[in-house]
Amino acid sequence: MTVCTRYAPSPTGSLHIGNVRSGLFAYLWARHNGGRFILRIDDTDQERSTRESLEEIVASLQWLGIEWDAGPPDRRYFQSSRFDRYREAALRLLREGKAYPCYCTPEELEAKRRQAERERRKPGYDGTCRNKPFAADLPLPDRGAGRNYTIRFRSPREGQTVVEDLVKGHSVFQNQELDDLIIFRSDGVPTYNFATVIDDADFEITHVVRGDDHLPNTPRQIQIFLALGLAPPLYAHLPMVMGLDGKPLSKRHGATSVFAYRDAGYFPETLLNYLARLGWSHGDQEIFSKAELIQYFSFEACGKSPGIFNPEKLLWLNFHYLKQRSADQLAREAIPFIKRAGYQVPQDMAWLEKMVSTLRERAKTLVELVDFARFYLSDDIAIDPKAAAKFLKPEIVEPLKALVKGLGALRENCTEAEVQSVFEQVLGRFGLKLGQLAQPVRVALTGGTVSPGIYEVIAVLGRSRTVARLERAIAMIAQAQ
RNA sequence: GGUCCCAUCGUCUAGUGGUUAGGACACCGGCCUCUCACGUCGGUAACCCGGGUUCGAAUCCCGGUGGGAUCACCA
Repeated sequence: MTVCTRYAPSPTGSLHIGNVRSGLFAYLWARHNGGRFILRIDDTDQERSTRESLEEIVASLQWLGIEWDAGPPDRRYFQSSRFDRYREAALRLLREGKAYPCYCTPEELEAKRRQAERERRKPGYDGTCRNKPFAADLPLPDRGAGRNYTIRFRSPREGQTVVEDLVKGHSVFQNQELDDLIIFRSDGVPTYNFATVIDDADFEITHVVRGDDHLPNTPRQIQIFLALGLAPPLYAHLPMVMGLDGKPLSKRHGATSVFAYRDAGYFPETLLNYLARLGWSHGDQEIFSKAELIQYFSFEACGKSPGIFNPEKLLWLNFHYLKQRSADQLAREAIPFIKRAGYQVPQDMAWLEKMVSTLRERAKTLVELVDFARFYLSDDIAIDPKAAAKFLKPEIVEPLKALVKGLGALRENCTEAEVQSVFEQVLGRFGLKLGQLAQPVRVALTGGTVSPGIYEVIAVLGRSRTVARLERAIAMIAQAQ
């Protein structure tokens, strides 16, 4: 049987980074085995499902490069279009006595739960309706039509259910611990645990890969498979992702959606690599291409304990991919960020490439890169007063003037080597060390004391912008006199 | 509270009975240097506790402790 995995998010919010990791692992396992990967939309909860959320899920996965063999826009992979199928399966269970109607109201159930809690008993369903007789041709509930009851699965009371999990190993559940869960709500909508079983069976899912928060559901789902006369799939429950404080990752921890990271200037390779490496390893290797991930992935190499999401390591990884990028790719990727920062986008791609090349080793994200690039992208630079006080002093005026003269004689698109030789002449003439001249020039050109190498900066800026800024600095010093 | 899962540096992890317990991020220091970085070299730092099993346990077993998940007409 060919391997088939699925990722089944519900479109009720942003695509969360901890959640997408389960999808990634399911994807990797399918690809590793040359199998199929299905994207299924768990939208039985019509109230909370939104179109925006669905679009974000699709766009996030596409951006990450997690491509599906079946799924949206094909409606067959939306639970909301499969209700007939769920009804048919539930009816069958009802006819066979493997499910039964429950007339307890939500209020009654809630009261019983509270009562059980007070008496320190377990809060599960007590089986009030389990043995009440019901009509052989009882239809499914439909509150609107006056059929105000739910359908519960008749879970076996004896024996035990064993989950052989590919990552967690062997877990045994006593069947008496499993209460009779609702498979159809009184509004005629199937519940998650039921719909998911029918789908996994119909789509011939061989491996259910998901977060370990689903582990307690697994024995119940296995029992439904069995009641339907179907063989359950294999399971792989991945530990969850926590925030720095050890609590499950949530909005409280700041950025958690895939889009948030994309917009913060991270690369898809970074996220893929980081997420894979969180809870999975291949010896001492840290950097993995998607192809390597697919090649090496196995559940055996997955950790069993929850992992803490470490933004600093993510940043380091992004830096790695940023440094490694070709100048032209980086230039292209920077454009939307330049636009968003409010700068005019330079039309000269060769120039843009030169620019990003000088920034490549000091920016960790695209956002940072554009941030650093402000003195390239705008002539409206603010000179930091502290830097000016320290470096733009009267004694540097003459060397700066000499520099203006020397640089002014160069071509507009001067090279670093040409700039360097002008600097050396001036340095020699005034008996200065490079640092004594470079820092004032840096302040004049960039407004601050931190920038790429001064020759690089000048080569990118070009002759006239450089000369103009130097002259402005000279004038500033004169004015301060 | 019941049930289930988990436990190696601060963090991600390697390790499957015998290792000076390895790597990565972060941190600290040296070198490089026109600033900041990059790079490079080095350093600090871990087997949760207690019992077994064994000639020998990070590794196997049991118990404790701690963390997590779950117990909906949500998914």
